[in-house]
Amino acid sequence: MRRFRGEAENKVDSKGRISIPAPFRRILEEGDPDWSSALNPNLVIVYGRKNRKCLEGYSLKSIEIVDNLISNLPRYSNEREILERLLNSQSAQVQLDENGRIILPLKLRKLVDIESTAMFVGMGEKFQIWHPDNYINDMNLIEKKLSENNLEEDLYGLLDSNQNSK
Amino acid sequence: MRRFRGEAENKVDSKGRISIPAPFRRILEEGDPDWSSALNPNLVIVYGRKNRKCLEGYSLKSIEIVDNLISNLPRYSNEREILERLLNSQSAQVQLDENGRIILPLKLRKLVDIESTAMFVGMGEKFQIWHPDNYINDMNLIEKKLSENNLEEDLYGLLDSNQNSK
DNA sequence: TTGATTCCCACATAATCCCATGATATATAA
DNA sequence: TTATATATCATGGGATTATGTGGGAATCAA
Repeated sequence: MRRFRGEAENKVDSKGRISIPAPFRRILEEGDPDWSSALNPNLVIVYGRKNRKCLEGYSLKSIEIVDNLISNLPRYSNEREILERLLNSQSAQVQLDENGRIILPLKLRKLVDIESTAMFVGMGEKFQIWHPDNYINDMNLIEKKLSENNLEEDLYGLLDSNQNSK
Repeated sequence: MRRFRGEAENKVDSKGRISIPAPFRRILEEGDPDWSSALNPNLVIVYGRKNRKCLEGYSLKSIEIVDNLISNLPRYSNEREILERLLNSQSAQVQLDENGRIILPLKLRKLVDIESTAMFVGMGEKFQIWHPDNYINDMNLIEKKLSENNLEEDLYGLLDSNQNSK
């Protein structure tokens, strides 16, 4: 399955509408079982993750994988009930409009401090939506962690060694 | 799998278009699972590596090896989210046009100082795209290191021991 | 009625398609 | 061999389409 890649900063207009970056739309279309070229694709927005200053967008196929992981936990177990609560109550399925936009309700924007612009960030099987400043801070944090522990070389090294092994 | 080999300096036109060297195209075609002679191959450009003044191009097969590595890590684990961020947010999937060209967006050109020409450099399982001057400097740097410490023999010697290990 | 939401259209710019050219090969025929 | 076709490649330009964005009319809810 194609992956969400890249960054894009788009505007939130006065009605709370925002364009999904065109490359992301292609992936959402591919990941929506009911999609056809006449229709607009659906996605699921998850907003409930604690200590996360961002929203997360999933194609229907990717969120189904997560749903199935939960379904595999023992029915009525504590973990399962909590995960079901978090993932299902703190999320929404939405459909793109004719122009490739969605509406970010005020409630969600407040939750992650988004005002006039938002940053879309590809994360592979999902994507994130950030207030641009918060995103930059998060990136700096990651890079700081990496350089402190000299981890970046290890990570890219991992990448190289794996390539060599096939 | 065939490897990216050799150097080629091509022009960037006013629309940001640039020809992928023909030998590289053959490898991208081979490395794109969906490619057929009627279609144009895809590739992934990675632009986020710190301390690198170049872009890197991967075939879909090569980048998929890395992606799968990440997908096998525990979902929502710290390591996975950091890796997903580093590799996916700083990359883009693009498709060659009918003439074997891609578009290098202004953002990427700025990032590596590319203006009217760019140097393609084969690196085996990937290739790099440089501003010609920066490439020459990087090559000189390598050669200087080699001659100072008489490293070349050691490096080629490394190859023998590596073959033994896998 | 008054907000909010949804649908529809407008538009500038950027990206893409399509066709053309000259250069360099590679193959074919005399 | 020489001359002539054929193919591929790097590059350029014009026309067309897609994308991100804004705004108005219609619909709905309280």
